[in-house]
Amino acid sequence: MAGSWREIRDEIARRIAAREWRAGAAIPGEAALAVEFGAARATVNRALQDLARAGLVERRRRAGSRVAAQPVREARFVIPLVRQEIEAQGRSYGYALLSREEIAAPEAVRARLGLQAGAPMLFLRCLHTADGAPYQLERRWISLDAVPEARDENFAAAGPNEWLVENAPFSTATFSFFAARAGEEERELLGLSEGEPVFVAERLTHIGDKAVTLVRLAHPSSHRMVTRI
Amino acid sequence: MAGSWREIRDEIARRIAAREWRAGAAIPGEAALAVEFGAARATVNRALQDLARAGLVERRRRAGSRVAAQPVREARFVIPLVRQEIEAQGRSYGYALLSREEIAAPEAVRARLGLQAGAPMLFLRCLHTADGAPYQLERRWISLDAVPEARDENFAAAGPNEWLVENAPFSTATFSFFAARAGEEERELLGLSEGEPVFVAERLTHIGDKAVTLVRLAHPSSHRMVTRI
DNA sequence: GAGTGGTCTAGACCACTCA
DNA sequence: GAGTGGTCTAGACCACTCC
Repeated sequence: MAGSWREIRDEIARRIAAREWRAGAAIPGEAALAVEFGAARATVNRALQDLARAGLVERRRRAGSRVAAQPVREARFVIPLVRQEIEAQGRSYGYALLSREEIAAPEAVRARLGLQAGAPMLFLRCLHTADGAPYQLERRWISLDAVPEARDENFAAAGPNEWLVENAPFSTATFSFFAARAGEEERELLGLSEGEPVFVAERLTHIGDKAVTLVRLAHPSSHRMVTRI
Repeated sequence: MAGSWREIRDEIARRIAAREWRAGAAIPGEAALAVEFGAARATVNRALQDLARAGLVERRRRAGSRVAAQPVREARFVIPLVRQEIEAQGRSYGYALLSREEIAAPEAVRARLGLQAGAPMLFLRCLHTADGAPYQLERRWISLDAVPEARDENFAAAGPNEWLVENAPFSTATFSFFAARAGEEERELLGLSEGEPVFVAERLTHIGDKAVTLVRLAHPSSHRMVTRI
């Protein structure tokens, strides 16, 4: 009889886990569940929407809800600022700007950002450290068409990411994670030996349909990206 | 006055992006927004909850809602079955079981699953291919205490993951992604040359507080894990 | 104590999709 | 056409937190 949507959600999840409701099978309609749980339909609706978001059930108008045949579970990663990521581990964060240049972007970068040839860009190289040890090497391109104010920033004291989140909120971002051989620069700056890989996170950010920034974040192979669902 | 919660959400997101409402600043209360948008408070509530989930606003009772000072954006990754992942790319999926053994787990594995010494486990090695090319090497440990039915499965025709999602629904999973040097077995089976890294996804799965399975999925370094937010 | 968000209800209408 | 989920409303009460 408990009428909280979380309790209803958990009870339905329990029935699915206990296989009282089999994979692919239909679930009673919202109206029927509302009667069973002694709740309003809107409450049952909320519970089911949450389960659908989690991938446990599939819902279609007219067809009703079913237990997902092959639950597409999804993992959620929080994308914190490096500073927060490091300080959350109780380590001390350090930042160094290695270089700052205003130059025409290489063709590959220009194309990925969808910019005209010769579009003005800012190129930054930064090193982020944890307890003094190299943690992340950042190579960043910023479109000065999209964020002209970046021209007046020297980024000496704080990383471009912290400045960007406050000064150029983005609407969409594309993340890409992969493993790569460490390049010479990465070996040197991250203190890696020959043949060691790096874990790379790339992020391409847009505001509306205007590209703002492309960044490549390289970590030593001891880095772990972890999440729980 | 458009009364859809998505429209209200998008309008609020626009004001934040346009910096009409500054980072850290307070947002009008739900009641006020409901009047402004000509909607019910529940509708505004839904819009704001969605923005809070996305990390754009922070909400606290009594204190009200504010624009997040440092938006903690989160990325969501869908964790599909390998088969679906490959077929979604329009490529043809192939599977081969390389080995299947029922043995005592090595200490490192046993400890991570929190099992007693000598607990019975199943160890599988599988290769997943896309258009005939090696795509993923799977090394999997299954706790036979948690899933005794796995003893009767030979896993010759389909991978253990497909069998497990249908036969051992899990409650929680911990994912871990990192880059590693390819081991000899990985080089050979994934067709890599000396010094090439692999992209590794590890997953540890529990049902309740009982460990079910630990799996290490290694991809060639050409693999990209991509997501959009 | 008081103000804000969190949630529930009952009812209604709509949108989509299947037969 | 009809049945199901999607959403909105108006009103209410509760829970939490700040003063």
